[in-house]
Amino acid sequence: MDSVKTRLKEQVKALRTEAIMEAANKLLAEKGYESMTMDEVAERVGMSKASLYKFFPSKEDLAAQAMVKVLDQALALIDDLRDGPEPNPLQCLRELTRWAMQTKLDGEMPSLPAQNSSLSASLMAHEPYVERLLSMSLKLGVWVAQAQSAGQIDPELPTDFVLYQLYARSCDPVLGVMKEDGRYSREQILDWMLQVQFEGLAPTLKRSTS
Amino acid sequence: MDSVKTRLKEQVKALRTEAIMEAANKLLAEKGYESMTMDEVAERVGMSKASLYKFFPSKEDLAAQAMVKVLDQALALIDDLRDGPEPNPLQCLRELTRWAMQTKLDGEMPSLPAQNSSLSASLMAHEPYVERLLSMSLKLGVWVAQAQSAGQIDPELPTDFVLYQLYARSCDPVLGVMKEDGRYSREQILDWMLQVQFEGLAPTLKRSTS
DNA sequence: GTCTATACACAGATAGAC
DNA sequence: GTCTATCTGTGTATAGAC
Repeated sequence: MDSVKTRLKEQVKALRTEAIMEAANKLLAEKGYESMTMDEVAERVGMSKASLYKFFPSKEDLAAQAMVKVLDQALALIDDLRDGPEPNPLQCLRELTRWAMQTKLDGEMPSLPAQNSSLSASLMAHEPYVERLLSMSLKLGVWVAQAQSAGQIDPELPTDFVLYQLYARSCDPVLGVMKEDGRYSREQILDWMLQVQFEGLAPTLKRSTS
Repeated sequence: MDSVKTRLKEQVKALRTEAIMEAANKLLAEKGYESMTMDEVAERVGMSKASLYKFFPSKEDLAAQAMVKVLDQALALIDDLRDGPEPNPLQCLRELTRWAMQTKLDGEMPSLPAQNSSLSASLMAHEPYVERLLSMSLKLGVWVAQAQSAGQIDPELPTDFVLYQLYARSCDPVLGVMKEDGRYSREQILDWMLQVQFEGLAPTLKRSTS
C-alpha cells in the first residue's frame, strides 16, 4: 500500500473533488442554495448523482465545503496583503472588498448567506466554516480598528458594523444588475461600488490621505 | 344582487385577501420565496391550503401581488414626500430609503429579488409588478438626477446605478445581522446605514448643504 | 467509484363533498 | 368558500449491480 498507483488515485480523487466544488460554487452563485439541485451539480461536473454522494455526504455538506474553499482563498489574500508592500489598513480592506466583489461578478462567489437561508443554521454547525469565519473576522477587525484610529473610517461606527458592511458587498445585488445591464466594464463597476462603500453617494471631495 | 349582503361578503373577502398577503409578506421576508411554503401561509392565516388557492391561483402570483402591495406603499410615500414640506430631493431619497430599511427591519419587506431567484423571471412577466417598478424608477430617477445637478450626489455616477443602490438597501443583510445582535436600537441602525450609503464609511466631515 | 433504478419526503396544485 | 384527501412532480438520498 501507499504505492505509486495509490497516490495517483488520490490525486484523481482530489481533482474530482475540486471540480465538484467549483461547479457547486458557480451554481450557488447563480441560483442560491435552495434552487441548486444535486442533479444539476452532477450534470455540470459530468457524473451521476449517486457518485456525487461518494464525495460529499449531503447537499448541506457540499455547500459548506464550497464556502470553506472560498473563505480559504480570502484568508490567503488577507495574509498576502498584510505581508505586502502596502501596509495601509484601509487600502487592504479596499483590496479585499474588490476581490470579493470581483469574484461575485465572475459568478464564483457562493452568496454567503448572512441572510436567512435554511442553510445558515447548518453552516453555523459546520466547524471548519465557523473557524474560518471567526479567523477572518479577527484579522479584518484589526484592520478596521486601525483604520478607525487613523481616522480613515469613522470611529463612531461599531467595528462589527463595518465588518458586516464589507461582508455584505460580496452578495450585493447591485453587482449582478449592473453586469447584466452590459453598458459598463467590470473595472468601472467595481470602482463605483468601492467609491460608494467608502466615500458614499455624495460627491467625492478629495480628502487628504495624510 | 349588489345587495347589502353581497357587499358585506366582498368586504370579508377583501380582508381575507389582505391577511393572506400580509402573512406572505412576512414569510417572504423571513425565509425568501423558495423556502416559503403555501402550507405555512395557510397555517399562519388560519385556513386550509386549498382555500388559499381560491384567492390566489398560484404561489408565484401570491408573491407577485404581495410585492405589488409593498410597491404601492412605496409609491404612496413617494407622492407624499414630493408634495410635502421638504422639497430637497436628497432628503426625499433618504426618507424613502429609511422607510424601506425600516420595513425590512420590521420583517415586512418581501426581499425584492433583483438577485437571482426563480421568482424574478415570473415577476418580470407580471404586468402590475413591472408597471409599478417602472413608475417608481421614473419618479426616483428624477430625484436622483436633481440631486446630482445640485451636487448632492456625485454626477459622475450613472443615475441607474444610484437607483439600484437605493433598491438594494431594502434587502441588505447587514440590517438583519445588526438587529439580531441586539445591542443597537432600530433608529441607531438606520442612521448608520444611511450614513454609510450617502457619506460612506469614511469619517463625516460635515459638508455644507448649500 | 461508477452507474441505473428506486425509496422517501415534501410541496404545489386539484378533486370533490359539504 | 371551506374543508379532507389526493394527484403529481421533483429533489435528496440510497440500494445494489458491475
